[in-house]
Amino acid sequence: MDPNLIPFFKAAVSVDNVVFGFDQSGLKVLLIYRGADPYRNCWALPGDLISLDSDLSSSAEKVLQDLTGLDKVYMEQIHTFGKVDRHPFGRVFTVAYFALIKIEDYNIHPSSWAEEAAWFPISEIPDLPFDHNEILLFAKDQLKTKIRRQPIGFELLPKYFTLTELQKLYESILETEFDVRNFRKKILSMDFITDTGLKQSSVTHRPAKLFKYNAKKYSKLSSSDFAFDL
Amino acid sequence: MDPNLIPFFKAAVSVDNVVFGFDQSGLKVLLIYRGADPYRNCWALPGDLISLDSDLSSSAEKVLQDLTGLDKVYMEQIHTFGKVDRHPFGRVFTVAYFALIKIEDYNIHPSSWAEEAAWFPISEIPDLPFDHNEILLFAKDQLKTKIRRQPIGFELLPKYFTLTELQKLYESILETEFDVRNFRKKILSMDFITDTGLKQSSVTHRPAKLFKYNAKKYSKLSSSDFAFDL
DNA sequence: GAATATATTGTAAAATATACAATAATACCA
DNA sequence: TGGTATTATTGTATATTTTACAATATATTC
Repeated sequence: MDPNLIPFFKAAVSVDNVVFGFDQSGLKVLLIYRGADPYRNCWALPGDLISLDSDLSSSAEKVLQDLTGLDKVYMEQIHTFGKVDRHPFGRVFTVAYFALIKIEDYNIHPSSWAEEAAWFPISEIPDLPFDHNEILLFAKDQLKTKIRRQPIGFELLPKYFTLTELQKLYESILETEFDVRNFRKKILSMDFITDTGLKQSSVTHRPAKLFKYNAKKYSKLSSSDFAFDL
Repeated sequence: MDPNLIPFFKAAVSVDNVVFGFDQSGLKVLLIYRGADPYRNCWALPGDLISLDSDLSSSAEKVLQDLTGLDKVYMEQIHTFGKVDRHPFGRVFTVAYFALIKIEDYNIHPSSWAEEAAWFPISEIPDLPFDHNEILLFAKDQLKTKIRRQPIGFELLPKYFTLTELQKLYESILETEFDVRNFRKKILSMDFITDTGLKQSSVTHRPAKLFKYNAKKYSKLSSSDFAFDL
């Protein structure tokens, strides 16, 4: 099909990914050190212009894969940002995604023009180029809203996890604290997790039971008929 | 700034609006009859390609204004759709918005290449061109999710409304029914609406009290610290 | 085996949600 | 004018959920 059938203004389109990770020290965001203009030598969200031969969602995965080596991660579209002057080189619309990954399961391999990649604690994010700070704020808010309604937090935890880890995860994202007993009662009363019978090892105190997430049951639900409601 | 500094693929970008309205017969969506290719002579969502001289959100307002005459309506971005072949004339990314309007307050004036504009009951939407049916589905789901958490339903009602109207609105959007007494208790226990002291007139039965929405209190809240929770 | 460190568990009270039906206010009509 | 039709308004008892709160258990280390 002749692309010139659209006699109209055209713009570049990019994808920016807000990749969240979690470990004992709390919630983290993955940034890359830019080795390309504009904003060369700055930490920024892993994002790039996209080509026109794949669907938007595939492009998002490809951008993340190219810059960080991350593959097959949980991704969700957040919002599209399109201020006229958000990119110094011209009109670029950017579609923001958030991604949730299990830090332990992946090795980050910065490549393409990403010179480095590093996890930054959510509370220590530097000034970022473009409108990336705004995008990050949006992503945090979205994650906060979403995690209260849908069981997506498990994407941030290892396959087997303790209830304490799960609680800390919710507490860092929601920026609040829960009572240990009430949290456990509530989580267990939903059907989301199962006791594996296994226990933590190599800890210097009473080992905790290991749980896993029951993924299967919760596919195919429309977002509006969910009520995780933590 | 020289736009050629971006040596990259470019695409057209459009906006598609899912405009919701509500009256005694239920929830409705505004469609226009296309007087331009592609899909000339079809009912479709009011959407159009955008130019590069305004911010994305302004473009969304402008598209709606140009096609329907609607101005200053509540709009919110939903999602961006970017399948390779979603537009027969080439690569077009479309950013979908939903809009909520008070049907009575506006006259729709189809213009530009929109030959007609009409309200379609949500349950009687025809087959739409492009990926508009998918967009509409997305919008319905988003509205459903959102209205349970944030007091946006009032954008669909006249300035003064009865509790029965409010209940019908929630029932149509959420596709459920509420007990009259419990619904009223719950709504009134939140601080969202005030009894104006006025009553319905010209009805052939006991006139209902008229309420209005307390808009001011609920600005500036981040979406994550809301709990409307109907 | 004592000290240290974290994991695990139950119960009572308060708040919220649910189920359910009788009475009130207006217009219309005989 | 009184009866009928139609929708609006309101309360209470019960079930469920949420909250507040602390003692005991299980492992390691010294």
